[in-house]
Amino acid sequence: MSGSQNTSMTIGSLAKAAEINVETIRYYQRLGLMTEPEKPLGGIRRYDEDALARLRFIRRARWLGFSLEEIGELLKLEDGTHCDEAKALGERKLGNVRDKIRSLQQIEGVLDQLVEECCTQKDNVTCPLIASLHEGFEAVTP
Amino acid sequence: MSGSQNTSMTIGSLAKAAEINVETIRYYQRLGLMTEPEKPLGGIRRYDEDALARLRFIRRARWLGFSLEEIGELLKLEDGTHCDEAKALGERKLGNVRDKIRSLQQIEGVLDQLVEECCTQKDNVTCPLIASLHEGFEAVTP
DNA sequence: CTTATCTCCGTAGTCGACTACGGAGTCAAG
DNA sequence: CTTGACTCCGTAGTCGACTACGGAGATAAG
Repeated sequence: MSGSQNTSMTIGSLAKAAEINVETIRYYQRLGLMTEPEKPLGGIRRYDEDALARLRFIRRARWLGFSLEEIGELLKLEDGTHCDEAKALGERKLGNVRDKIRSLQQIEGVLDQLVEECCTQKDNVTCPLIASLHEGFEAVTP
Repeated sequence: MSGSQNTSMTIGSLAKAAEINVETIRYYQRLGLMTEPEKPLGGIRRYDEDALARLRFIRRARWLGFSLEEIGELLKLEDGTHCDEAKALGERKLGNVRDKIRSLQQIEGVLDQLVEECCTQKDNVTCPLIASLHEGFEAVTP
């Protein structure tokens, strides 16, 4: 919705915009995560905002520990897969994502407490990180 | 705090308990993520619950997309690093974790909506995944 | 028209994180 | 005291995810 003029980039400017190596984009194309746009008669391919959004999504998802294969599945959800199939997949992925959130929140809690208490306590040499981990850490999936 | 009898395992049973390959444990030891316990005079090393908790933590953190190097830093927080140093590190890591949580929550929201709406809408062929991504996805770090 | 800077595409190399191998030593059960 | 399963330890191989290379063609600026 917001104003964008530069629909249509070369792979180079796309790479710069997404902060991803050109070679990596080409690698993703080979894997089928990105589609190669048509090449105009021995010319140079052009990319649009969708390609950019997709790349950013991939980058973010990688950062969150999803494999390229899993990311492929996530992306299939927005490409016209058959609906019920997509729904099932989406639900699985959603569970996955929620597990990760829960795990991260546990780590967050522990870290937060750690930072709080860190310099307050003097006698307890071992910080309470692992101790806390013992308790709350059997619940979630990995 | 809870009752545990089997303090003292061999590397094999430790591996089984943590659901991690023996070789992987040895690899972590080489990297310094796990310490090798003393070997009793040409005998066999023994591991305790702490080692197990540590391994589980590593596994979980890996699953959440942290590199072994980052995990090393997280673990340093509970080994007696100097406090202010640890605190700074902890705060950085905390920010990191919170970014991940936020990212995952965005994905969660999008996936959730997707699953909801998936079979309801008929005319809109492209599911709203990427569309939503466009909007909310500039905020967080990766 | 030239020159610099891309793009294209295939192939090869790197890096992090494992995973396997193999031979010598250890231990527990029978 | 043997046998089978396991440990120890060094080295080597694999796999996923990039990253680099190099030569031929395209395009834009001067």
